[in-house]
Amino acid sequence: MKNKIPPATVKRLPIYLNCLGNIPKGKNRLSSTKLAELAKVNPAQVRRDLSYLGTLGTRGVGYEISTLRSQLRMELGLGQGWNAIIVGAGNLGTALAQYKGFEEKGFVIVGLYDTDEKKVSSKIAGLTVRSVDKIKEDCNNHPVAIGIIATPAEFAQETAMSLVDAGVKSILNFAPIRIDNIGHVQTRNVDLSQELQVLSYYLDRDL
Amino acid sequence: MKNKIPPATVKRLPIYLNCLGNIPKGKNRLSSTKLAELAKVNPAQVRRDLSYLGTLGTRGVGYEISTLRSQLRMELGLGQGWNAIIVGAGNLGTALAQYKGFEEKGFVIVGLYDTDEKKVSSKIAGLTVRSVDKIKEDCNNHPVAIGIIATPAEFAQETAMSLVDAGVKSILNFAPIRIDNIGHVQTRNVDLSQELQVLSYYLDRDL
DNA sequence: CAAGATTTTTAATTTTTTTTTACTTTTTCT
DNA sequence: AGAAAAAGTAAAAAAAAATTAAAAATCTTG
Repeated sequence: MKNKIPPATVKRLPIYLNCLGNIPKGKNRLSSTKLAELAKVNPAQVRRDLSYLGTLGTRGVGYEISTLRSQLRMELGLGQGWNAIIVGAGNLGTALAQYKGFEEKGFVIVGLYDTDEKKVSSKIAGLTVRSVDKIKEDCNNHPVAIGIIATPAEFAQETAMSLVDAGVKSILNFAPIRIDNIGHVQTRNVDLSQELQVLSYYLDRDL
Repeated sequence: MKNKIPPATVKRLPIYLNCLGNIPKGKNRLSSTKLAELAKVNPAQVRRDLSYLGTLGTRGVGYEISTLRSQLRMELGLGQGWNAIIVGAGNLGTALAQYKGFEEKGFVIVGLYDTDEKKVSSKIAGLTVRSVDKIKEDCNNHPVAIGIIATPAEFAQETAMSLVDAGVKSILNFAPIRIDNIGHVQTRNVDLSQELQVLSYYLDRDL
């Protein structure tokens, strides 16, 4: 039953979900046209995209916001509260640990690791920083789905290796170096400068 | 002359560049076949991709590694040098100020601003934090292309306004709230949890 | 209640993008 | 000169994505 959804659609789902968050509480219904407007895409696209998730709308009426939200969350696998650990307790790691967006979307940060002995045992964002040596041990005790890399570039690759070794299911890399999938572990690279590069493209062309 | 390059190709350029880094120093020439092997793609694909950047190879010979490397870097905009300022000197702002990726890609952070009097005048990542009141004045003295918002969500909108007022050409917003284009100022929103959500989709499907 | 308006669903079509194939040109080597 | 190696490129094929349009369901109004 669970058909695969085109990657282009998967990329838009979080956008739709985000748009739903910005709707005033009074409203409880929404048409594809309105959602399209918020998400800045074509209404037909919205309907096509959502129809991949099943029949969630009501013809002649629209989509019920709460249902749509929970369907999107379910489809994105956000219902289950994925565990994540962050490696690197520098500013980026700290910023991520405190980032409200994660918690909101159902990701629970359960650990924060660093190599620096001075940081280990200190408290950041409600978490006690632990030594990176403890990652495997901790993950054995409490399996972790997602490893987030927030280390300097030069340690990213080895961190990825040890995350895989510790048994995480997937990796999100914020370090400015590309990390490819390792075995069966999905890896996604977030390049914070990517959007800047897009801006620069337009700056360069004066658009 | 500057033709647009297909996104699929652009995505492979950093991979090629990366492969070049792994070649022993003795070598100074490389064939598409060899590069294809390293990058794990089809040789014809390599030639097609590289041909978008112009005529960089020599028929019957191959590509000169150093030329290829510098062409790739140029195409990827790694050497352009855009000025940017960051508003918000919290963990995220600090992390961004220190982020090596920006520098590497040719973005120079020239200012860091905050409202907090306790932070103003302190040094972070080699920059002296200044009061947000000074943004306009500073930008008048030294024009700035890009304003980066790293404030809490509730201050993001007003920050955007003052950046526009100060004359920045475009805005990159990291605060977890959507900011639309203001007049002619291009705005781009970065949602740090977006990639995590995509990851979670695939986790859910065990792929 | 019937007619018309609205809105989702879905199949079909069109468009766009990406990849591959096949051919041409250039250079080097024997 | 002839063969081999290699880039460049046009065009075909394939894949992916977006759009259109028609069908079905619901709501509203007279």
